[in-house]
Amino acid sequence: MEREFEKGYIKKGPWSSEEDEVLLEHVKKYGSRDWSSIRSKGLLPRTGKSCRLRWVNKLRPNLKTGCKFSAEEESVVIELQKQFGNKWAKIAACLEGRTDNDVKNFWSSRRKRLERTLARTPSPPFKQQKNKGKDMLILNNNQVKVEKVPERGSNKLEENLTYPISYMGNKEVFNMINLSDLTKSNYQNIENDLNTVEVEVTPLHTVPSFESSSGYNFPLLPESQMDFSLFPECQNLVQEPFDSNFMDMFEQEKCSDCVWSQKLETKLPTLGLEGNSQSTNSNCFFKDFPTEIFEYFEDIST
DNA sequence: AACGGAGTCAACCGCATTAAA
DNA sequence: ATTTAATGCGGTTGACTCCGT
Repeated sequence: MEREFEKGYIKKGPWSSEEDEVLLEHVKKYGSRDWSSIRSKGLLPRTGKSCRLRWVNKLRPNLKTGCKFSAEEESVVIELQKQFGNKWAKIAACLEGRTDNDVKNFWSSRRKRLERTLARTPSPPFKQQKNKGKDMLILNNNQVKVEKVPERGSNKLEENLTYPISYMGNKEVFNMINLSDLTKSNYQNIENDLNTVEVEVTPLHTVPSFESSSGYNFPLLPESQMDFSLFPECQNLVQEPFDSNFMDMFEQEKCSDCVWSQKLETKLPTLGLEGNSQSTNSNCFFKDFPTEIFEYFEDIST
């Protein structure tokens, strides 16, 4: 206890009610600022950062402490996360009585649940419907070949040209795009520089995926195996039946459940290409696939 | 009753940004 | 204009509780 009054001592860990009182008193007198002065005045052996955090997350008035996120709050978080990414403070600002920490905790436990759901039922991803995507081929050099793209307005991609892929999909829900949904409006600067063009797709037909902690977007289970009560926002997006034999396209033994689980453990599914352990992130799904994988897609669309 | 897995929550850390000197 | 301190934010961790076996 005497330690608390030693010079240079900084207390960490849980806050006592006495400390809370001191902090509240300070805020009452001086407002929610000058956090560092709490320590320099010898009021508490806590850093300014620690004091601010305690205030923001626990002592601030009108906080909804101890009550779970309502269904409405959940859908707001899901929607805003899709929109802004992991900008928890920004998202929390739209929810009365919730802190960025609350939102962050909500999201990460939701994500953990999602990852566990997948890990519990090892299952391969699924291939695109064979009758889909005939308008484009994904080539084995990270390029797409546009054979026919539906017209929307005056924008129409030239047919029988190849375009490089640098980015496809979006962060939250993504995969196995129905390529006929592409329009020129999704291509930016396509006339300018074919080497740097960004391909951005808003797929109408999607398969839910999750982003592992490594940032890798990974397809989820066929809907028959998914518990959509946990991920309601995914349910609407699944419009097509899945082909659960997708993995047959890859070498069976390397993609066994066992290996699949290992991939999850290592956070980096290599899809049977063990030597290739490049890192990847959610913004470059196809780009960071080993190029060999694209050979399989050629078959599908022909 | 003991144990382990899952879920929740509070608080820390490092880095980025902003404000003050 | 530069440096330093304070603040803000996102990622992570560990303690705790709950629940099923």
